[in-house]
Amino acid sequence: MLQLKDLPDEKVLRKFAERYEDVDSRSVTHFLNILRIGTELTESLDRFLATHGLLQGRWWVLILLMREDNLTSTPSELAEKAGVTRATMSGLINGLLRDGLVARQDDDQDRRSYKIQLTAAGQGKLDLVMPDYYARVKAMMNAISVQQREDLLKQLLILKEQSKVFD
Amino acid sequence: MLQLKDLPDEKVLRKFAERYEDVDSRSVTHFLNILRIGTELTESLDRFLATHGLLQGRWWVLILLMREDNLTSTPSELAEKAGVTRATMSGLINGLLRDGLVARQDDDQDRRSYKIQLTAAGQGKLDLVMPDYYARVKAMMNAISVQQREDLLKQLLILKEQSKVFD
DNA sequence: TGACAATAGTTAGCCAGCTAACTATAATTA
DNA sequence: TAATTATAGTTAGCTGGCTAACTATTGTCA
Repeated sequence: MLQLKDLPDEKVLRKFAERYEDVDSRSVTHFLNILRIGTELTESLDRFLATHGLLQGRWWVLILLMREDNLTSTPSELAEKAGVTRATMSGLINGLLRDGLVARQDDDQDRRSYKIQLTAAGQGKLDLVMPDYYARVKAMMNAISVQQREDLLKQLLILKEQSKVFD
Repeated sequence: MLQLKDLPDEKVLRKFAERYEDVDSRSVTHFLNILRIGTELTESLDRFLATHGLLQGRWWVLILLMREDNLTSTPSELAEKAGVTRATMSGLINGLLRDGLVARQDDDQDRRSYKIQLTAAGQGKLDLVMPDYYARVKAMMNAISVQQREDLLKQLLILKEQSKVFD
């Protein structure tokens, strides 16, 4: 992602403002900083998950499976719930199968399809990761009050709504 | 990224809370929502750039080149300023070379290295994209006041600082 | 000077996203 | 029932991140 370490200096700002007249450099700076911090928060989570040998995509699949009563779902359902394409889910499932965190069971009702089930190893991985994850999220979010968090989210939601100006 | 369309229902929350005792579900929800909105804002920008045949990585390289007095830099410098590895910059540069947006000039002082220069086509692409980009960012950010934006950034920065709890 | 260390860039292979094209199977409908 | 359409999953090839290992060249210093 964009590296805001390298903020434009005066000379650069003038150069861009000359060429592109209507630059509101304050709004651009705000926008880029918001994007950057969002990315950094995601990267923090990724680094944490990596210490447990997981990455966001696979971790989320395990969580989706744990939500199910029988710890079981299908690739299509998982793709839909994770918000990725079926092609991407194919790759995620393959990785998890290789690591033994999920198992595959053929569906004898529908031979196009199959079921994916969280294995004991997969559940064990979550049992290691999740308490740690919850504790850290709690510690992090407690840095600001609940009221402040809700204000923060409110403003972010407004921006998200407005982001349709990019369409 | 995580799909918060699929927020856990009551039953699921109870299941997770039973297994993992110390869950502060409010802070988790807040955290995930912040991550999600950050991702969505980035995706908005990506979709906008895509309409101009660009993606974030390549667009940023063009901007970095335009910042330079002679519109010229080296792969290493660009990698450093863009905050990616030299390997990644190799790929970005190859794409831009293929599209004719940058050109390559051998360095006769140092035969390991070469210079990358923004071409007229590259500058032309920026001249199309940037005014549009600036106008949209301005429209978007004007949805909330400058004061609110600065409060927002302040809170986000606190969270970013705190995100070291994940290390 | 000659060996070693540092630097510039590339390549291979991994992750994870995408689209488009494909196979196999199921479901619908003429 | 037979043909068509829809669905489930995979594959290939693109983007753009990464690390690790590699080549080529330059710089240093014994």
